[in-house]
Amino acid sequence: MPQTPLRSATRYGTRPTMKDVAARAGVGLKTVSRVVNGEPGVTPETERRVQEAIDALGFRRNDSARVLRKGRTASIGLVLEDLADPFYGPLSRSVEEVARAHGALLINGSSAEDPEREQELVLALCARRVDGLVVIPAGDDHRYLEPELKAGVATVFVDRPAGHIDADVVLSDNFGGARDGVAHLIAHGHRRIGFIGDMPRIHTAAERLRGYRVAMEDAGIPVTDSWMSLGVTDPERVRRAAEEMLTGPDPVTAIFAGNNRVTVTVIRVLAEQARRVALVGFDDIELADLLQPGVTVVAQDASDIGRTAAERLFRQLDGTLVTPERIELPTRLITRGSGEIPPAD
Amino acid sequence: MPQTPLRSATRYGTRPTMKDVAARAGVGLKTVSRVVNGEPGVTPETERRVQEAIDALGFRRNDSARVLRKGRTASIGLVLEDLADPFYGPLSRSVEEVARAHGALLINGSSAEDPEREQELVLALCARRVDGLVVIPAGDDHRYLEPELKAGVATVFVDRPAGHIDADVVLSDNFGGARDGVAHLIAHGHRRIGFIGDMPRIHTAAERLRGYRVAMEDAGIPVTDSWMSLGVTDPERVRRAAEEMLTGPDPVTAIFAGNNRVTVTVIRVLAEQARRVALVGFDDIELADLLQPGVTVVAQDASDIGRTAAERLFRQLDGTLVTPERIELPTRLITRGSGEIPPAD
DNA sequence: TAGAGCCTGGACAACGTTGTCAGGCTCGGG
DNA sequence: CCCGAGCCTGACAACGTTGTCCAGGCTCTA
Repeated sequence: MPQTPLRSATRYGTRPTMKDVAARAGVGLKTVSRVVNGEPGVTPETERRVQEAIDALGFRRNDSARVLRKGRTASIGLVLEDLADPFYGPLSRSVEEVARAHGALLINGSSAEDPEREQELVLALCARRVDGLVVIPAGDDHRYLEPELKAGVATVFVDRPAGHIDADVVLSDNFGGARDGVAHLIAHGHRRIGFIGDMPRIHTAAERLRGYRVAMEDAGIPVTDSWMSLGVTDPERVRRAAEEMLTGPDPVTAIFAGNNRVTVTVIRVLAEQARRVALVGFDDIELADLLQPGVTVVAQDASDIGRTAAERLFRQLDGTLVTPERIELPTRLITRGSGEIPPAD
Repeated sequence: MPQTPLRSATRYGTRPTMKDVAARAGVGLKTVSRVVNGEPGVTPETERRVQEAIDALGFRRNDSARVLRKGRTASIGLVLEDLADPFYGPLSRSVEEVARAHGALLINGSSAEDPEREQELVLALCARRVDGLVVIPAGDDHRYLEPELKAGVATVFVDRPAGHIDADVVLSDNFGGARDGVAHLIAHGHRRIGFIGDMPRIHTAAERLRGYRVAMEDAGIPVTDSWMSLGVTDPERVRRAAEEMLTGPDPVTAIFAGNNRVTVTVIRVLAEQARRVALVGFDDIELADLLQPGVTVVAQDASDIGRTAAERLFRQLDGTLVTPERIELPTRLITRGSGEIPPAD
């Protein structure tokens, strides 16, 4: 039984190749390649014929083959915690903009704060031969990236430093920001200040906690364990933690919230309280100025962080950059009311 | 002059291949392939040797080559308007989750509401041979996708239907939602109701405007041009539009805001007003319940939309789905206070 | 003990593109 | 009239992987 040819430009599910275009235009394969890539050395007449064939067949260059040949994919990977988090949207967008300016596409992945999933994602991106990686680490050991780095995959860590490898990192001054935020509360007369944050194994959480401790220490205020809640992140537990601090034996008059999700929940809790409790949150939140009172926050600029990281990435690819560096971007205290409430003792 | 070999597994900037691994393990190329892909037919002892070589060399399969061979990339593309917009973060995330469940990666791109950029992005994704596309259209003519569809690229449009081609589309009931929202205001006694929305060339904007018109018509209320502001999107112009409606010769007592960005700006304007003006917004906004008054909105579920679209995409790839359909997801009116303010005449 | 059948491993081509190189053509100058 | 230079064009190999197919060695059965 004679087999029908497996490929034919019109068959559903297959695509025309340069060979098909060449056949139709009556030219050689390489000539098509030249036209597609705008290389010089093709007569206008030939070019027209080729272009016609391209349009007629709906040809689209296969970049997989191109990548295989050229070695560069013109794409970079971004691994973050959760794209749905309002902090990462703008960050991702600014990375994308920089990538676009360099003609690269962006592949996104959410690790959901799971180290295993982070590694899985990063390695999948490497298998696709992304030119570079921007990683917001979930895990704290990144030795698995060593072969990739050696192979020349540009890599920038964001928000938290890499574990056990030497790599670029761009982050906010979490320590300084938290310290200043807490100091702000102290300056307004507070001494019993609560801290609600994420697990200290997360670098940002640890740094912010350190900022809290140092600010308290600098003011000569001894800290009680019952003022600190670490590792809670889901709304229910944050709520309970906040309520305990507010009603315990040594109730706080102010709360420092370690990240935007905590802040939102604390706002809800405070709205239900009879007495007025001061609040400063890490990370800005939308509409914070429209709430009553406005929410005082330590803001980090997600777009700026993303842009800085992506630009470093492409400078690594240029060869302009070689030595890994740690870049710390300043935070900004935005006073809107909630942080200026005096203690109600 | 004898040329030094260009490749060698240890040279910086190159990566070991299966050939290198095979050489080191003393086996054939295909055996390495089998081990890497977990195919049967390899003795445990051979497998161990190969695995050892893989680890020693830091080998990582080159998926470009794999794709070239297999035809499927296990990646899908998502083209949206702006990843920084809080509506698209969750949408993107839910698409990613579905993709992950099918072993696929997600490539993201923002069109910035520019049809040309949309096309550019979509074609770049097609050149990379994504298996499928989820597109939130910026333009209104998608005939450029015909060759891709014919070639079997699964495609689902989201939020707005495709132009001039027959394709799946998943969207909210923009018309019904807006109509119900406006009817809600009417039910609370309003007759002079303003509408601020995007350009009507955008499908969602047009549908929401239609909902507004029909609700007014159903209530027998003639609409004045000065109550409608179309095509404004930047905060400055929204602000001016709102102020004009409120202070004009025939001032409105309520405003229907056509999308989340408009809503936010209108909230700011209303906060400055002496008299109380009712507001219903399309799209939910974070912390809407904590504002004074709480913001009544017509909510659409971004995650649900994303999930539905992505699931359809993979069912297209399965072959389970063939006929393009239009899927309209219901919206939900969430009353929180701002929409229940009576008219102040 | 021979033959059939199974299991393991490897040689080879193919995927679609681009870099290299050489051939053919035209044109101008000697 | 011939030759070299310069321009277009196309044949061919290579990128790294996987599918196909076959060889060789083994076990099992008649």
